[in-house]
Amino acid sequence: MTDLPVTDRPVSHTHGRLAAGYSVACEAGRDIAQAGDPNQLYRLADGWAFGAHMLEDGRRQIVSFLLPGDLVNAPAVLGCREATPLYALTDVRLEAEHGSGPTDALPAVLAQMARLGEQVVSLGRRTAYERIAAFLLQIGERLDGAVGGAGQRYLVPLRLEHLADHLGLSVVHVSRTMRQLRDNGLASLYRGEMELGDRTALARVRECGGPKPATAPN
Amino acid sequence: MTDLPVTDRPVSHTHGRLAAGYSVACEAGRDIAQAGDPNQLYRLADGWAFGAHMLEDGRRQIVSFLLPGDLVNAPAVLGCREATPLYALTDVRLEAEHGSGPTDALPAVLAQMARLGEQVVSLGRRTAYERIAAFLLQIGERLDGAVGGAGQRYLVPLRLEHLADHLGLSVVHVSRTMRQLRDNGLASLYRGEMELGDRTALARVRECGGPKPATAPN
DNA sequence: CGTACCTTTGAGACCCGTCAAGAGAGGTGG
DNA sequence: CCACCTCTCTTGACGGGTCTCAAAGGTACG
Repeated sequence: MTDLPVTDRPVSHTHGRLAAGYSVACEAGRDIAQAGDPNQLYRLADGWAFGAHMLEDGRRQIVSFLLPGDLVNAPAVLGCREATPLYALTDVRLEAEHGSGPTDALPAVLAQMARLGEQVVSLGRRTAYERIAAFLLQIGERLDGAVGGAGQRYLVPLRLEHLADHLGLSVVHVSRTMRQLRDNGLASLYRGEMELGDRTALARVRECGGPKPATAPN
Repeated sequence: MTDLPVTDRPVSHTHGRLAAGYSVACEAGRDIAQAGDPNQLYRLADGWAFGAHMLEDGRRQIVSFLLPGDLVNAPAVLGCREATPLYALTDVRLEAEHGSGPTDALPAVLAQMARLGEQVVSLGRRTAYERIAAFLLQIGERLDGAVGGAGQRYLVPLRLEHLADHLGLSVVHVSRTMRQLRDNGLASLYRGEMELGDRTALARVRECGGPKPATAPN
């Protein structure tokens, strides 16, 4: 959970500067491009990314995930500073947003801030079971928003390690807790594929707390 | 930690609408005023406030504190939505920021976002000892920023309960951990007065983790 | 079919939460 | 001025959620 696997390659700027139009960044090199022009907005046209903060002893906290369609701008979209680089989770393609000023980013910034607030609530006051339920539900909603209509199965290129580092848990405990969610028929995540069960039940777990003991209260 | 003591009175709007210029809000009633005009910015001229999110079973998470001089705008300054009301910690005075649009708030919004990111790191990956060190240091820095120069003693109208609900801990454990910080000569907080010791040492605790056992590693 | 990586499971330990009781500080009224 | 009350902080004992260490089971890939 502490070292970056080969698949977590920082977004590259070695493919050349981001030209107006688009740019591809698959692997290597952290996304200096947007740090280079903080006033320019980019859109994550394809792929997933995340911003992470490392403590000196190796602990890692994933502050936020960026999904396809999200606006990307280091200072604006992460709870970020120099210490929070942006990593590509999959191959990634960025497109510049033409003729946009700081103001145009405001809605995206506020949305991101709301998510950070929710994450603070999760990390501060929710159990592992509730955190994972809340997170998977959020991912589902964000993915739905990109297409419209609520789906049931999604492609989610996240490994347990990412959930752990995002939710302040250990990989082992994420595994155990995901098993409970699965046993309760609420959600599963296996090899890049997420499946959501009863949304209402998931939301209830998020807001009221869920029965930790497996298969619901006897 | 779960019910709001009498001193945590939601910011009032019963003293009349916020007129251009200023408005006073001491107690009672949550700050509807700013929700009423989301495009208007206000400045916390005097007093402390905080935004908190409640879970249905009573758990409370204080998302952010607002210090004198901070800009106040419900959607912009908190990781906030309908579920995150703003409470006055002390008597509070708000002043409208004249002739300001959404753009003028952007720097404050970004600063707030950076703080949320730091809080996520604390809640997700830092121990109680580290969290409290990081938090007290942050408060000191924000208070310094308002005057300039680093002080040593500050007036901080926070009780352990507020630290606990902000840092995702129990009041009891905050008490125990503050004792360790005090024993190590790093920081103390007693009846509205905060004292900070060696900032460098505090920052080291925040970044590298501190010796949990009292009085440093033997 | 062997290697590498991820996930799962078990056992034991630790950090932190809960319950409970006691100690100080302020405020109020007699 | 002191008894009494309330609120907050403190301290101890105990339990539980989560972490760490360790090893085994799957799955992909060469």
